[in-house]
Amino acid sequence: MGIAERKERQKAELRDQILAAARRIVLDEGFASLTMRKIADAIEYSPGTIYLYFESREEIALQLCREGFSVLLAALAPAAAVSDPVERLRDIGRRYIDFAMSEPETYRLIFMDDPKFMKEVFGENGERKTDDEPGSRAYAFLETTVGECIATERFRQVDTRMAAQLLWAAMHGIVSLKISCEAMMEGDPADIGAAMSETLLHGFMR
Amino acid sequence: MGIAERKERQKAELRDQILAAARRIVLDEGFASLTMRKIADAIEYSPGTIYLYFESREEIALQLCREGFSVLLAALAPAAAVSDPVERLRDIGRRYIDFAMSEPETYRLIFMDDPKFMKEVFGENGERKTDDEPGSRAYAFLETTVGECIATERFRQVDTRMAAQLLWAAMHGIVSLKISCEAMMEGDPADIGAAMSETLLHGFMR
DNA sequence: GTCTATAAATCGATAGAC
DNA sequence: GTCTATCGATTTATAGAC
Repeated sequence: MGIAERKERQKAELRDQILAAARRIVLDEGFASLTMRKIADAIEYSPGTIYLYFESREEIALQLCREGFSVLLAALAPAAAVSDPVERLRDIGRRYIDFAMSEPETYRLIFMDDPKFMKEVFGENGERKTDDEPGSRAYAFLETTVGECIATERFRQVDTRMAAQLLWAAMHGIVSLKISCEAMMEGDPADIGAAMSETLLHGFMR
Repeated sequence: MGIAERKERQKAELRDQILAAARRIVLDEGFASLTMRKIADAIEYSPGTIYLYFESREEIALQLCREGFSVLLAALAPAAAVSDPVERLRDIGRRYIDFAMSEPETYRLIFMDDPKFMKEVFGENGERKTDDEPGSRAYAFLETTVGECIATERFRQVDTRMAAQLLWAAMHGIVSLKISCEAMMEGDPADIGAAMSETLLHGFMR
């Protein structure tokens, strides 16, 4: 509650403004269009000022990725309320596709652009980041649900990790093709996602 | 076989050299690193010369996409020798993943970078390019095989187009995550692809 | 803390000499 | 047809005045 604290607060505020502006630009025009100058224009500061809050453009991009994963995790979270694990898997799929199609450029930044960002946020070479990271938690949520499905014995004896990977990859395939290659995915991604869920679930079941 | 023809030939040769150099660069460093200067260095001509053979960098990228699709089509083609349609689907999946993982940067250029390229080569908004385009032919090959599977009555009565889309999207999901997000796909993409094929096929079957 | 000004390094594409 | 030279625009990032 002193002067130092106020300064802290103000500093954090401008940092947030910078991130918000950057998010807006990525959302609207994609990551390739994210430049320090555009951010500076948006927040009505000079470009140089941004460097007092972020070391580089890359650090901003990294932070956007982290936040993107948080938003994804938050988007998936309500599925936890679905008690039946198989039904919950369907719900997760729906929510995943919803998220991707509502923020395609954020999705692209995280999952389709430079592998560097993903590595930093999710981990690499099998050794993932701490389980606290939103990315790890989102994946863990999926894997746990798959485990529950297997435990109910409605699924065949499939490998939990493999099954979770297949589900994630399949959903990712739909939205990423829809994003970068629209002509190849005909129809509403929600419908395609539903069909994918049904087919995979049917494939996993006894 | 006159002087004019020799000039034609030589012109085509340098054009091919330019494309070959560009392909090499994309293969090694990715599309973002493809610059006119790098191409010029590689072919040992000045940057300006390239513009006598190609209108712009974009035209070169477009041509690389077209060739990429041709390579993909050629990679899938041997699967036609497999008589059993279900087994042929498995083979197509294997070959698709082989192609993507052997030329990840080409794959990225076609399927994961700028949607513009894909549009130009594959078509957009449902209305696809002429059926002669390698992209269309690759997709048609898959769809035809799916149709044959349904005709054998070993598949449930699923929509042919939808089933083909699911298969493509699922395989694309695996390789594209492996390319831009390696930590999320643990294990050999060939193994994951095999598991995906089995699960989807099982899901499609009665 | 913020700004102005600018460095330093790209890049795509072009003009004009030869 | 090719090269040299360069335009013009862009970028990230920094230096120094205030």
